[in-house]
Amino acid sequence: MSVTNQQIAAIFQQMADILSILDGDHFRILSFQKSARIIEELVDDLASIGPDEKMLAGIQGIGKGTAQRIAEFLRTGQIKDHQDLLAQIPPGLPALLGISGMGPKTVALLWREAGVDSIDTLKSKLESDGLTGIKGLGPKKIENLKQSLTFAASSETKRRRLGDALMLANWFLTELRKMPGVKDANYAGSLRRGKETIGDIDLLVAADDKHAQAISDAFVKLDLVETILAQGKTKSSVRVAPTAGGMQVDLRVLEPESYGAALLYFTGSKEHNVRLRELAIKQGMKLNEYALTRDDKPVASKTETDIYRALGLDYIPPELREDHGEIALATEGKLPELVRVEDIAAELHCHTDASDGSLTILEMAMLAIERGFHTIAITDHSKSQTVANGLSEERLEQHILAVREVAKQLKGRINLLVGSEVDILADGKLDYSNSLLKELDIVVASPHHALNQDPAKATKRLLKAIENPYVSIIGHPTGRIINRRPGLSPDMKQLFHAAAQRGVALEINANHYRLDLRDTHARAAIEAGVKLAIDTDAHGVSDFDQLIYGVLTARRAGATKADVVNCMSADALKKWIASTRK
DNA sequence: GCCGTTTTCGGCCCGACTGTTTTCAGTCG
Repeated sequence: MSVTNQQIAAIFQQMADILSILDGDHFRILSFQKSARIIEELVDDLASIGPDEKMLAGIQGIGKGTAQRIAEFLRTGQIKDHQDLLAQIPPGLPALLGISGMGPKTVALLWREAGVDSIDTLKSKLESDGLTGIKGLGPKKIENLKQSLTFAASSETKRRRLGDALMLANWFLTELRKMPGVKDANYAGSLRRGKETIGDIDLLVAADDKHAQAISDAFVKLDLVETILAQGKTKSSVRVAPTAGGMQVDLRVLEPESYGAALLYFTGSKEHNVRLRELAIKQGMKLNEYALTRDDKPVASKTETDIYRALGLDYIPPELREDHGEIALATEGKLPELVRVEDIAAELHCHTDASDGSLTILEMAMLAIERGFHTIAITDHSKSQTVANGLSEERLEQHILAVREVAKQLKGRINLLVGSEVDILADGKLDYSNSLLKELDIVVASPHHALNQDPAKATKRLLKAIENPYVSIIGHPTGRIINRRPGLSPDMKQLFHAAAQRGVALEINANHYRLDLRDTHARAAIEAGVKLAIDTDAHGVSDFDQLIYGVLTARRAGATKADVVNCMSADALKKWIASTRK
């Protein structure tokens, strides 16, 4: 039996859910939730660590109790405390917590007073008016529950991809900035932290108090708004039309004086905020969304930098605010200088109309020149990718000549490399022979099919590709598509070790459907000494704009310029590519 | 349940909005 971290995390989350319905100790519930989060974000496979309680308890945030329970699960396949909790409630009850407006107290109330034990019984009770007359449950609450259920059934509850959320947020910001009295406007939340998926969009506006009501009123009347979920003077919540993605968008209006404190607060993460507030308390201060104060007198509030400084910290970029050790680094002045979009000077993975792209070789090169890049590598698909019009050996030979010809025309305005995104076949062999790969300037090797093979096979497959003497970059190493398919789950530690040894770079594919490597894997890769490549995998004109998503992911991983091969000078890049080909 | 540069015990972040209440609990972020 192979156990995934996700499965174990789900058990701790469920223990937290059941405890909350049973009105258990609040901090114990928080602790289970925290354990679930830590386990889910862990790069190491718990199953491969094994039931070693000392090792497990060494993980930050995992204590003795949780370590014991994980070990118990690894040994026996279940956890007694979990089974005991399950026995105390109907199995369909925890799912009710997923409905907006249903917290643990309401779930417990409906269960005890009306026999609601699942989403289905809740549905039928609502339809037959079986919930009227329950104390604490008025007609408005019942109406809201009906609406929440309709929404939950419409499958619009999934977290949205980063790119979709960013576009929507920018639309709202443009509208808000036009409104009278708006001095500043930003998005906050997980979007500002650059997470790969976004639950809902948090918007902040700086405006004097006298304008707040008018701004909130105008916000809920904007074109894309379909439903108003809440509306106050300084805080409003809406849902946009399904055609615009159906996301929830929250707006907070704040005095300019409090804007930095609010930005800090609403950017989160929650865990980062808790740490900051603890730090404030230790120093005799208090932090909330309005200000950092001492004895109720403001110490700092206008900018985030002011507040961090007053706490004795360097400014922490939003992408690092996940309580992954960034506060300790900021205390010591050791935060990494994160890579920026403007540091990227080369595109090493893109497609032309020779395979499944829409632009010619020349058009692609011109786009890269416009961006100020010194190098672009043309990497069309290999022959197995028949659906993507992958190049046969003969066509690749011609393609090489065609790229060289365009390079001549460009007269050194950019280094135009000819390469291939060669398929890593299911057994780890590449889709072209080594003698053909040798003719290319650069080889990106990527998995495209057999993406649900078992982890051991996937590990072998990718290790074999890394060992190929002509491969410089492993493209989208897992092949996952966000919200659609999980992709391969190889032993990442082994891949990182091999890639670091051989000097091969692993890609962060910047396409917001992929973001592969994901943030946590990229972080572990850097720690293992692996170089990253941030590439857009461009197929058309607008795809270069996806670079930001790849850079955000790299920043979440703590990547600096030195970690990313696309940031090298033209000469250094040339040397690096040569060093990977032996 | 977790944790320790005041602590191995006693803390553990904070506020807005809603709905159902006569002063506050629940939910959410």
